[in-house]
Amino acid sequence: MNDKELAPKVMALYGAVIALLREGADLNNVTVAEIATRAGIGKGTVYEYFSNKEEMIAQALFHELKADCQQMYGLISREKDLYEKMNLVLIRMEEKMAEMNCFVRTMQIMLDNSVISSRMREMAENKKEEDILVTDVIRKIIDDEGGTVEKLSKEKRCHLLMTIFSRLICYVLYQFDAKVKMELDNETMRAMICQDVCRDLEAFKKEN
Amino acid sequence: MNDKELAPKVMALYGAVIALLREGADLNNVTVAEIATRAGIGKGTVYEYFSNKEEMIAQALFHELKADCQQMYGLISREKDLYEKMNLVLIRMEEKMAEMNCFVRTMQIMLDNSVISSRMREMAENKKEEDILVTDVIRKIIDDEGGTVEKLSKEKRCHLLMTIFSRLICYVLYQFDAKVKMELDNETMRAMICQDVCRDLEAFKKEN
Amino acid sequence: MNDKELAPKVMALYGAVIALLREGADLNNVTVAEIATRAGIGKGTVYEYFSNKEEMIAQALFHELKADCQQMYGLISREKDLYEKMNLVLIRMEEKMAEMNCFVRTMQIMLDNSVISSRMREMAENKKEEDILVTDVIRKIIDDEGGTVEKLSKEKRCHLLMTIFSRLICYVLYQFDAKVKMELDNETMRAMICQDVCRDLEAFKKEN
Amino acid sequence: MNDKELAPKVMALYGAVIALLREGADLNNVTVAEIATRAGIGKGTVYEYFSNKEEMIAQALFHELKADCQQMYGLISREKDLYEKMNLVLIRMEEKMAEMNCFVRTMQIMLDNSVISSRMREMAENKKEEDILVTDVIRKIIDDEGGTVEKLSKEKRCHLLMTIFSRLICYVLYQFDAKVKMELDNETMRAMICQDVCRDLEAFKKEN
DNA sequence: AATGAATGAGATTTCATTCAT
DNA sequence: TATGAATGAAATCTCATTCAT
Repeated sequence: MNDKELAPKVMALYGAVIALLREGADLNNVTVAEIATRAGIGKGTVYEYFSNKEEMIAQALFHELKADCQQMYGLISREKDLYEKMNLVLIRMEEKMAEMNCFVRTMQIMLDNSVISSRMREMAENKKEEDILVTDVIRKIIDDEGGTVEKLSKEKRCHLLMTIFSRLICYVLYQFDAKVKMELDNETMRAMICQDVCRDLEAFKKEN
Repeated sequence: MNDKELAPKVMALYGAVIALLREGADLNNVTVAEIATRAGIGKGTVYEYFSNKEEMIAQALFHELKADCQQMYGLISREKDLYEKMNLVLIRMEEKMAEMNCFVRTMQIMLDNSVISSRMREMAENKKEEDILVTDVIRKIIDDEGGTVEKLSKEKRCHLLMTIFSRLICYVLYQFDAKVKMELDNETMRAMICQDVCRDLEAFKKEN
Repeated sequence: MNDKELAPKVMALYGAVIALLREGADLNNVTVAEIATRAGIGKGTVYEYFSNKEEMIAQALFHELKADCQQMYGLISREKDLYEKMNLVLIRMEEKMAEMNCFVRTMQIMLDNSVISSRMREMAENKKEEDILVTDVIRKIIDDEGGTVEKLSKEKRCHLLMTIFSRLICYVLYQFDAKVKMELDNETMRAMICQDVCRDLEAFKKEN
Repeated sequence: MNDKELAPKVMALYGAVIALLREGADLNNVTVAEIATRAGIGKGTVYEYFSNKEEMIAQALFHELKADCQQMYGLISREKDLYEKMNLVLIRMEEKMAEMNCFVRTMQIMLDNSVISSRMREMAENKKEEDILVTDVIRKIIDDEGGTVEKLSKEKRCHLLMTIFSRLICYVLYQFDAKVKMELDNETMRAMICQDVCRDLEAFKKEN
């Protein structure tokens, strides 16, 4: 979309950061030289576009996160019911995680205390209305259910959002836990979580 | 317990790491000099006890995580029912988080890709039987319920464990989300989550 | 020659190392900071051109050794007979030693067991055909004699080479021995050694 | 002899230094801890007997050098003629070198510019009359020849001493030169050098 | 006399950032 | 605009030496 507005060098830098992330690099210890070389540009050029290293990495991650979420947001509408919508999200998360992708790593990074994460949180708080992040995706899933959900109190809607978010995190944890993965395969786990979310929603509707 | 076995300088170092963590320092970028000074010992002394900086930090965090979990483990037994047990855990987590404590930050750090986190995960996998970590606490809560829960299949028990774990994470996320906190106070949120867990458990029992 | 191919910073570093050597510095204990400052460049710049301190010093010494030997190699041809050739070599060695130069110090360093010396020996073994080192100079002196020398067996030629080499070392030892120097002046000692070498060569020819 | 006067801890330290030397350690970079551990004593104890590390190493080397030379000095008298005397020296040197011994390594170290070597040279200059070093061994060999040699001028005697010394060094160089060793075996090389020395002496006698 | 825990000065090396080209 | 050579601040880590026991 607005990627066209991005200078080609900036695009190259974002690409390099994401590539390194996927390869499992520790972004807190990656060097500007490494990123610039990977992007095929000079080290000095980085400073034509960003004020410092952390700003560049944070922006690269934020950009990718937005793109990931936006894409998922678009795909959700096509699925017919809640179960399928959740299933789609989980499958995509799984794919992303398989390639060590940003959706997950970004969440991890947002939680730590580095300069990068501080900057990311700041950007998330000041994001533009049209930028789509993780909670927007969940919110859409909920809203798509329509009906009684819309009548929920603000509090309840908040709780519902976080509950579903925690189901997603549960799936992330599952992906990272080698021991558990031996006992439950991806599909089974996904089915369990989708059912959980359906039950969550039903419970909220009933409560009302 | 076995803290008495720790050399005083090691204790001082652990204390310094935890103190810095609580103050919100970025452990990936804290210096040995900073930690040593804080511990009131010489820089060189660090290397009398640890092979390198990362090893020291990882051990400090692991030590604290074990202590936190052990304490919670002990307190759980006193509570009369599932709701109260969960409530206790949430309240303690809240306290810990208020002081930016290890229970939470440690979890965050364990998720990233730094040398520290690699080492921590390694230690978690090789932990002694008697060392108590987060999942041991949850497991205790489940086991305390007794009755039908014990009859659950291995798969189900796995799912149940992860479900409750994700409820905890939900509470963590809530604590970090300024916007949501304005709409739901701690107590309300805690009550919601405890009820959620009770419902989770009931659902699992019924399914059987 | 190929000095023009050397980056100016590398030249400056080589110069600094040699200067320090001439001043009698202990190269095993000289610091990077000292060398860099002397070369008039930043400490960090050293690592743009060399992987570590030892590599830099070893290369500086090797470069100087080659240059010294090459120069001597060229001058030898102009001298009319064996005596004069040897005399030239001794005089130059003396000059070099007077300024604590590389020719001598390098030999010393090559004999010890430091990282620098290991690296130097490695370079000497893998030297290019056109690079001229100490034995090449001696070999030239021998070859210039022509005649019967060429008919010597491989063994004999080997022995001859080492014999002359040991005469050179004898002169080095003399230079370092304050007591002996009081009794024999440079010129006398040089004359003695030149005659020794002439006699050595005659003996070898006769033996044949 | 006067080894009995040495404190047992000092003996242990000397032994440790020599052992490390034989194993090919770079004495300029060996640590006090390494030496003390090897000697089976505490690090601090070193400073009860020596003012600093370099002093300890220099004294250890000097002590060993004296012992080696003394022993050789004693053995020389038993050999019947010049050739055999020289042969004995060469054989012993070879043995010592085979075990990477001090006689050789010490000479190397004496030539470099470290604190250790400075101290060693100092000790050599101020040695007691009865201490026997390398040149004393050579001097004995010369003196044993008796006759005309004693009539040589001081200058000539000096030159003769250094000539023979350089023959020894020639043998050292030979031992270190893998390429040459493939063409000449130890025995052949030794025979050559002994003959050389005999011829040297004859030449000096004749000159007179 | 003997020790080894503790130290801090100082070494090597890295790397974000600048700036002349 | 783009560059990468140059830099020096700052980091980790080593180790000779001290000193309380």
